[in-house]
Amino acid sequence: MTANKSTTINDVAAASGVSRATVSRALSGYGRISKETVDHVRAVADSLGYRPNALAVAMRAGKTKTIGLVVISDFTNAFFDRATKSIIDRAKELGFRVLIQHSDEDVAVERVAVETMLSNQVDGIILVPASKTKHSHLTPKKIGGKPVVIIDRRLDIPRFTTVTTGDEVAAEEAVAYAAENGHKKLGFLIAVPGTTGFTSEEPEIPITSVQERVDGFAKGVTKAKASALWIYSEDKQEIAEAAVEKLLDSPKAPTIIFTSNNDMLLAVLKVAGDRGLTIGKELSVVSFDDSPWAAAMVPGITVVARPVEELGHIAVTELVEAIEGNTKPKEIVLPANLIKRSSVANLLKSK
Amino acid sequence: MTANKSTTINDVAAASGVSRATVSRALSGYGRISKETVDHVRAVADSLGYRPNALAVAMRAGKTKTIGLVVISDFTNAFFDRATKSIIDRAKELGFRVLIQHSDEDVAVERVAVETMLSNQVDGIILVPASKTKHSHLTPKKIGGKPVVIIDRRLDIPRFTTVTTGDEVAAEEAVAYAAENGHKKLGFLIAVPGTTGFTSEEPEIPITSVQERVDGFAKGVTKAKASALWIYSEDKQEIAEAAVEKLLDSPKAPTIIFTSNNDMLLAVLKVAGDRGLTIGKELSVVSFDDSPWAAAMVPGITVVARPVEELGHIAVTELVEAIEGNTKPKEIVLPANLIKRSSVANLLKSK
DNA sequence: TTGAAAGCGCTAACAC
DNA sequence: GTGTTAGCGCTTTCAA
Repeated sequence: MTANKSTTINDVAAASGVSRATVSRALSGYGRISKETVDHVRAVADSLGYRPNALAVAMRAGKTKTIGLVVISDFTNAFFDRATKSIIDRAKELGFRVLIQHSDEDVAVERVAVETMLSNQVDGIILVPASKTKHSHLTPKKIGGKPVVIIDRRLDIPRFTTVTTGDEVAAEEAVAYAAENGHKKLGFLIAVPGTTGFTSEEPEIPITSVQERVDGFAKGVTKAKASALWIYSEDKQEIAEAAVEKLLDSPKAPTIIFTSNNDMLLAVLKVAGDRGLTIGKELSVVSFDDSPWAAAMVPGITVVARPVEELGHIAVTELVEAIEGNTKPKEIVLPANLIKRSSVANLLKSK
Repeated sequence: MTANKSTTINDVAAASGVSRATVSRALSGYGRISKETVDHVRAVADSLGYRPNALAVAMRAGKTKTIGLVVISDFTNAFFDRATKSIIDRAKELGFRVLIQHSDEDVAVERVAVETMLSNQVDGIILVPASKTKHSHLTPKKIGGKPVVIIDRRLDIPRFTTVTTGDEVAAEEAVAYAAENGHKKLGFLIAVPGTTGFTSEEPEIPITSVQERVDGFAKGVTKAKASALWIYSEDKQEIAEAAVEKLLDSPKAPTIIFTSNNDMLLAVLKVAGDRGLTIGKELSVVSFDDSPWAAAMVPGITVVARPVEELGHIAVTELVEAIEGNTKPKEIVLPANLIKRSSVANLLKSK
């Protein structure tokens, strides 16, 4: 329990009978210094259990080798948990630590999170912005000129490097696939942060990736000359389930429901289960974002899979590049692709 | 692009015509200082966008208000993602930040992670240890007397406060429940880190919570006078699937399979799906750890649910208490409970 | 009520 | 090849 203060460079210097500067040189291996001194100092440092104080180093160097990650919601989300992991892993490869905060899709929280990051002197920030329009906390002055990489969605200004996925095209493809299977009445259950309850009137969608999915879906529907029902829901299980009920009770009830994320998918599965509708037979479903359970379930869920790990990897790489050199903002779009499993019934064959 | 160095207390002092000391007093609100000076300095600080350098504060204060969290594997795990979130949330409430590293169930990685934490001067550490026996990196000297809270599992030494769940009892209960439903041939698919491939010989189990599940299961089987097959697998989808195949092809093939975590559950679902076995009918399953998808699936999966959020909450509370005062190590065990859904067939009724 | 100065642990320019 | 010294940004005695 002797909470001995950790050993500092001074202790090592004293114990090895040289100056602090020499210790520093020996340990960091720079400057002119005799091999014997190096060996001696290192031995002493080891025996003392010396560990450099990263704070002091950072303070001296003016950089922390730390990346701030501000992610919406939590790790319960099948997309962000994987993104977070890949970001941490890639950061580690490049010698960076990651400080994580989540914004819960709330701009006010995001603002504080960014503040916290900056006050902790992160070298750069990776951000999943809660809103495409509300970014007054991201002016160059506010962020002290620190590099920022935006992922998953876009801001309505092109100031930062952005890494997103081609969801519009993928959504359109997914609809085409549904049409090929004979689906003429489609539904789309869309989680929209900021919405209360659910509605079929299109609300403000503050997230560009969601907007893209909606747009791609709409295009696909038009091309396929199909009919469609849109329903925008709060991202909450019970609400989403009620929304699904409404969808299924509608006179133009869809034979297939698209869901904008995994939470919404779960709502569909739940309601279908309660009603005794077999997925892939009486009701079809396609979701955005793959997950281990969507793949392992029976039936396997057809999804628009996005290259999450790659996205995280690239985001870190770009950010570190921006931290270390000077780079221009880029727009990087990775392809999303449809993984066909068994959750879409073939209506043509069965008739 | 003008990467202006962020404004320091010196800038504020200069701009408001007072000394650094006065600025510090005004901003932190301590000591004797006139109200006007306070207002003036605050106004200037605001207009300059001054933000205290957390590094410098931490260095001066000798504490960082940061907790280090070393978690195994990643956030893909239904247990650790929720634990992580609850830890971050609770830490925030108490004014602490969280630095996260994962060990991938590898003691060597864990060791480095702890080093990193300490070199970043975290005030305390929450750890999910990869091994109950290998903790030479956790001696009081090595961790500089910093408080550590162990979660989810135990070490074989009682040095630290530990927050776990009562898995043995819960496992036994779960078996009893299976027996009540007429299951006489049980299987248990257990993920064991460090194992390669799969085996039915009990290997060294370095994780106490897993050991408890195995023990509880065994007790339950004995009590129920049932027969059982154990299979220990690498925590890898394909391997686990092969293990399930083996289990099902055995002459004493179980009617119900217990799985030690969600990944293993997925393997069972996959194989069952491939073989056309309906869960909750031809094959029953019970898993450890609840998840949104296990609840929403059809059939709903019967699980031993552990109070994850509570566990995280308590771990942080205990750690912060230890950081701020001096507390003695405690052993906290939270109850796990069986959530009955539809994945366990009633063999008595159907006959 | 305010300012001057020291020092947290570290590194690097500059002496010797 | 090694030591001295200054200073990163901050808070807090101690003096005034």
